[in-house]
Amino acid sequence: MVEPPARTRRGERTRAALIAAARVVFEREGFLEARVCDITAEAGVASGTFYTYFDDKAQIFAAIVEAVQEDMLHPPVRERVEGDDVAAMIAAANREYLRAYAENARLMALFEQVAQIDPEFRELRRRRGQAFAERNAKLISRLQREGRADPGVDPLIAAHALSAMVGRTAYAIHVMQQEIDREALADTLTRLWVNALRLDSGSVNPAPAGPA
Amino acid sequence: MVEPPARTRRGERTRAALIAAARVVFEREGFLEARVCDITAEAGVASGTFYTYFDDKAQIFAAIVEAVQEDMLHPPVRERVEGDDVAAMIAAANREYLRAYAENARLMALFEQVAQIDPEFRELRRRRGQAFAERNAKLISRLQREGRADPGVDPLIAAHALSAMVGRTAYAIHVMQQEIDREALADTLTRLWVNALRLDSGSVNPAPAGPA
Amino acid sequence: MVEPPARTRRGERTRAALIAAARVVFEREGFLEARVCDITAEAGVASGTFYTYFDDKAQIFAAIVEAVQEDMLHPPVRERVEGDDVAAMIAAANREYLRAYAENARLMALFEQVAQIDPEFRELRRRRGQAFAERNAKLISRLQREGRADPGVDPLIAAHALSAMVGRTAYAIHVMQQEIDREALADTLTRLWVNALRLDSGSVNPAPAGPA
Amino acid sequence: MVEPPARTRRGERTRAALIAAARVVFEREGFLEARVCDITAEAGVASGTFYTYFDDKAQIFAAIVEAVQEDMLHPPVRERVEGDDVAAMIAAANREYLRAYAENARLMALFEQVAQIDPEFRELRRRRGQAFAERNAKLISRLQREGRADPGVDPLIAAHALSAMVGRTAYAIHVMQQEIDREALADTLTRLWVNALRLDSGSVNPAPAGPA
DNA sequence: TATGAATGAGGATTCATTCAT
DNA sequence: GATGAATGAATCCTCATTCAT
Repeated sequence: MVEPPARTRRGERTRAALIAAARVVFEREGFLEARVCDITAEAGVASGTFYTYFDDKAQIFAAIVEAVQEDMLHPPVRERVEGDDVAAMIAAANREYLRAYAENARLMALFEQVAQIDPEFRELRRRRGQAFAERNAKLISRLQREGRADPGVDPLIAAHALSAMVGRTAYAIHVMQQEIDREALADTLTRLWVNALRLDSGSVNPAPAGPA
Repeated sequence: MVEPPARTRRGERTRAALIAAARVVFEREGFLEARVCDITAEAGVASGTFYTYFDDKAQIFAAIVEAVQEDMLHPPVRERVEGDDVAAMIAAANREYLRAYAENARLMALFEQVAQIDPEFRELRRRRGQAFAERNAKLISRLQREGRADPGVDPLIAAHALSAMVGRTAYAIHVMQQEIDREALADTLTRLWVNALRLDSGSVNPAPAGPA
Repeated sequence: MVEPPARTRRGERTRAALIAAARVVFEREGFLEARVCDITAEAGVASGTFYTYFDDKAQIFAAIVEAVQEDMLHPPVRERVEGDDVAAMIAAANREYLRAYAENARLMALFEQVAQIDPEFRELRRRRGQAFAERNAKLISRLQREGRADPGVDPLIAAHALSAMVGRTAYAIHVMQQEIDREALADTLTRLWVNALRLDSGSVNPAPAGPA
Repeated sequence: MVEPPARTRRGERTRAALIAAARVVFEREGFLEARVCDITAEAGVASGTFYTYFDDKAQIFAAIVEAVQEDMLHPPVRERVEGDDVAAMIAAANREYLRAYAENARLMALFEQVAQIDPEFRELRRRRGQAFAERNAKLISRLQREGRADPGVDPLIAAHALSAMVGRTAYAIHVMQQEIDREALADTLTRLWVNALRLDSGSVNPAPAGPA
């Protein structure tokens, strides 16, 4: 039973309060430890009120995911890369991703956790990863056809692998708090990526080219 | 409290039966769903017997991890790489890793899950990753000093990132069942790795070989 | 954690029903034998309801103690002793005490039992006894200064000892069912008390009465 | 099933070890908390061995009681009171009792506890108290007939009450650790006792009698 | 006799969810 | 819509006791 979109203004407010409270509680307690009554307590409503809007913990979690996705999929454009400088594009994408990750680290950890716990969320995430990889695989394919990327790598696998590299490293740094210089992170990830595909790296770290 | 080593042969048998049963149950039900009584039922012993050997679910899981680690850390030597051919070494390591992963896919998924659920296991895994990365970082440093690897990457970050790439891709393939040609997997991962460090073919960073 | 005062009338009723049921069950089964589910069954509520109001058996027992204390500390005034006739005062106090004891014999036995089982209740009882003895010790001291009580007894020890005498004898009679004529009990206890302090009849320590 | 008296020398040793261990464990943990396996562990035998000698915790406790009673009922004679000086007799008895109590305080607390828990022990103790009181009642009766004790007290009640006074005060002092000067204790208890019966107190605390 | 592994009954407790007010 | 008391299913875990070795 999906909740009917709240009809009244009061209902809308209550629903929003529950979502906000749920995010607080989930980030504080983790998905498993969080109890419905923690959420209602945090929201300042009676426990029964929860069920006016959601069927269970998973459903309110989905609502949070949806809200955040809205944010993370349409980030305010912060960098614009001109032309066809792939390396710069990758660098920009990585910087943007790592910034967003850092800002939402607790939530990202939560996504990881829930994906491990709830098969529905696992599938959701798998599909997102797949879609993303397919887009990137197309890019890689084109670059290979244009002779600008190593033709020896399988585009889809490479797309998955490089996404995994960035995503998992971000996870390790922020969530598992591996001690790593965060300054160097974006640069090195980008360089690894560019190298991995044998893109012309000239523009990322301009070689000490030309004569002095 | 760690379980005292069983003193009799019978006890040893029962303990082993419990561990085997636990593995079956965990793989079938997942860590969260598994109940202690599922394990004892599977092992064919009374429920109380469990507590003769383990304090709780987490502890028997740790025993499983330990047993598997024994297996995965001392794999039968399958490939031997001669000399200082780093690319071949990496290729061999990747092949070996992916093979082991494939053989223990369900268990590896379980490890991921439990690491998400139990902070102690999370920490355990973090430390293992850290140790592994540090070893690889040393290798990368050496190669950089020898002019055989891209000096532009941070060794420790690269080590983490490349491990993450391989580990997470293996996870995606086997556990999340991304549809990817498993044949091409090892080759592409190795190539990405080698490229990422600019190790290959002597052309990028020509070994300080022959005369100038 | 102390239970929050029930907020609704219904809650108040349920809580009271649980306390009443607990008293019945405790008196019937004893503290150790009583199970939480006996109490809820007696109260006619679901087992989980217990935990809405109490953390455990000990806490509901404390609530009973409190309720009874309310009763025993503010007894309806039955006897009023005029002036400074200490012997009459003691007699009245003893009669009142023994009457209350008889009326709550089962519960008093329960208090003894729980004090033996739960350190918190033991301490509670110890403190009550100490406070009571200190009050009586002051009285005895005064009487000694006035030459109306044997100066050879230590006031505090005597206060403890005489309380113990009355309290323990009441216990023996009612709880352990020693076969003793209950009529004579109050008289003899009072006489022992008065004698013990040499208060009586003015003959032992003649009040500083008439002219020398 | 009562244990057959152990037949072999080894058996006798094991049984004694169990009793000694039980006393240690009971004093350390209390009767309720003590587990059979604690006792066997303390005795250094296997848990099953317990049942070769005892049916359960209560039975080994009974064995301890028996052993101690042996000690406390036939104390080495430390004071001998000549003639018919009742007050001196009482003083000696009290001193002896308090000394024994102090020496076995933990065990006495245990007896109290178990009497509250196990009806059989409660009855046992009741009977002992009754027998003791009856003996004392006879003494009091005789003294009354001889005009040496207050005829206004009921002999049996007084016997119970005065025993209760001494016993319970000892309990309070040693077990509940009321803060009381232990030096004054025996003197005051004896004086209260003597006073209570209006015995001639001359010999206990010699009155500053006759002219100098 | 001694061992110690195995047994399994038994009760506490949590918390998602319902529903009368 | 909101409330919050009531529900009760579902597992965990202990430990006295047995019995094969």
